[in-house]
Amino acid sequence: MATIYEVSEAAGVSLATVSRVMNGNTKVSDRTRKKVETAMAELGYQPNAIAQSLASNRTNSVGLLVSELHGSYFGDLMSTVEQALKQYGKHVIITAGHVDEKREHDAIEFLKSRRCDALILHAEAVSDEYLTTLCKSDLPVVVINRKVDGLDDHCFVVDNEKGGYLAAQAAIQQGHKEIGYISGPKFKKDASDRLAGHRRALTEAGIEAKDDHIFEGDFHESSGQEGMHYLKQHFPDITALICANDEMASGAMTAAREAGLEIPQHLSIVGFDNVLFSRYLYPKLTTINNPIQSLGEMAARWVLKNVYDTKINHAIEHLFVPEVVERHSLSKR
Amino acid sequence: MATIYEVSEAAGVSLATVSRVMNGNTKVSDRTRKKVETAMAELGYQPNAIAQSLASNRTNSVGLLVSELHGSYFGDLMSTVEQALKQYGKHVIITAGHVDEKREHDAIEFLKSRRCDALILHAEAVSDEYLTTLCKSDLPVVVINRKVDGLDDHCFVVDNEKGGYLAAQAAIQQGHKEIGYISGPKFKKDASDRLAGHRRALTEAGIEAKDDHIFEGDFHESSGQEGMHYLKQHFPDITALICANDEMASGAMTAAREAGLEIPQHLSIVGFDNVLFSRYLYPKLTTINNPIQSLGEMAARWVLKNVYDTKINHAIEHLFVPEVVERHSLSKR
DNA sequence: CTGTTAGCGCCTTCAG
DNA sequence: CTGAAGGCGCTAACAG
Repeated sequence: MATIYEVSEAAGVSLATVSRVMNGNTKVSDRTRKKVETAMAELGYQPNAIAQSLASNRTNSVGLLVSELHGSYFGDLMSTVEQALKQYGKHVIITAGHVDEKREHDAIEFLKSRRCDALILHAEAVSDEYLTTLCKSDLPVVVINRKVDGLDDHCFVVDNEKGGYLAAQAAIQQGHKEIGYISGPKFKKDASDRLAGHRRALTEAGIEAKDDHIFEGDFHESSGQEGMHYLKQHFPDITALICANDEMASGAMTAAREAGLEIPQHLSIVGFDNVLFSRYLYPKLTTINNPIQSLGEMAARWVLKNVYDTKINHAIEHLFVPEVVERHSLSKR
Repeated sequence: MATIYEVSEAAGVSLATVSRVMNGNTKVSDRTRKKVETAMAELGYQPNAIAQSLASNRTNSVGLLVSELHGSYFGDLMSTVEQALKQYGKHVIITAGHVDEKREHDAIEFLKSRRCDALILHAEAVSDEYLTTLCKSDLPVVVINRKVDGLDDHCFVVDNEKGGYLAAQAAIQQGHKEIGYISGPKFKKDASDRLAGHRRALTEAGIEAKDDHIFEGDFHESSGQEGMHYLKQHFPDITALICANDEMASGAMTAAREAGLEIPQHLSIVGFDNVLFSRYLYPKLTTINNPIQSLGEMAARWVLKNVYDTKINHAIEHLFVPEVVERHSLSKR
């Protein structure tokens, strides 16, 4: 690995000059620039990013914390953030927190230790206080899909309550009155918000929101199956089932079919998130669009603008409103 | 951000001693260790990984190149590799090459510039020569899902030819004789290997492998639909359709259903990869397991063993054999 | 426009 | 067991 020093020798200039042609901030005469460039090419020189970072206190990389590295939801998020930043020569360092307080904490500390220029966090397990402290430090931090009081400027969220409302409203508009609901873990903010919206829609429509029509799942496919079994057994009158995410909706569809129910003829199903595979399902899943990509893009823009002083002429929005994606799993009662 | 120097002052010891308690290589008396540790705690000291890397010439991070950051295939790969390495305190730096020669090349250069201790590459677009040169350099490199002549020790591959063979064989065993095939882009090695296996199975079974029963797709869902349309229109006698990956199988299923064909009653379909969503499809997709997770885990182990001298008592395998995953989209003719 | 000179924060011999 | 000192490869004033 050639170093900057060897390049300077080969080019017959000082080490600082080489640095200058690399960074292009300062003016360098064309002749010396040429000399340096050919020297670099001959040696196959490649700057050592580590050393650059140490000296400049700038790593040109932003840390991204997600819950998992797999799954379409996070895949879309990572992909969007990476694309947005790469355009400006910035890189992403991705870590997974696995929705575990310690692991999320460790992951964030790791990103800090790597001296990322900024952090984009999809943190689910870590406390509000921790996030608040973090945001107050010198390190620029933004939070995705979680609203922390007092940190509004750093949070990018979707209106989950509204999403829950829209899903229920869609079912109600199709004439459904007996509506089941499979929620996510209630301690999760997004899960409880979606459920709150669901309840509000029912109430506004004059439908009693029965607690026992609500099954608490865990956002995984299997709990969708469990929820379906439970609800069908106890409340066979249910004509529409709303699931707090697409994975559970998929599980519910499978369970329903196994129980001999046709979708949507016998039972309508609505999901949430609109992940990629929701249109692979049969019938194609009617769901609520969760604009995670927009969140990711916004977060990336925020960083570009506030950390890297990139001129971006898009406004930065913090609240995103979900929409109904009409497909084939919801029909008239 | 406290530095090691401040810690040494607070603890009343030398800077070298602090370094020693951090790394734990050398013996340090219990008393001084305690002093240092409390000093570190009080200052909230966090080592600067960048500086550590520069000084030690070791980053404790391995670079991972994938084609995309989204999609279940790469999600599974990233996830597995990360888990395997994290167990030993190593980190992953992920980059995406987007199946584009320049972008893959840039991504690899980026990983090199970040001074990763090793590289795990799922490189599709870059040339064999480039990979060979890379492997010959000091930087440890392994290649996933691609066999490069002369680099066998660095390659972790699945026997795609065998997989293609198995898929065809499965259909043949169910009595199918008119078999359509939607391949991946033929310039891709894995795609052509799968097709070669397909042909061999047909030949061995005494079935003529008709070229016009083969539609060249691009591994995306939409080309599965196109392929289905094409084959159905020109060869309505086909009773089984084999697709070179699950995405295209999904597209084919949709198209088949829109054309009024029931699966598997009217048409059997077999996929390849066994990605997560293949069991979400309806009917659940019969497919060929592509042990990408095993590849990832093996690659990670190779790195742990050869780069980090971790004692791992599993043998390291380089060739993985796919298997048929029987589900519900293939039935007797 | 270019060279000189301090560091960036840490690891690692080498003495003691 | 501990301290002193040099250096990892590069950037960023400061002179010239």
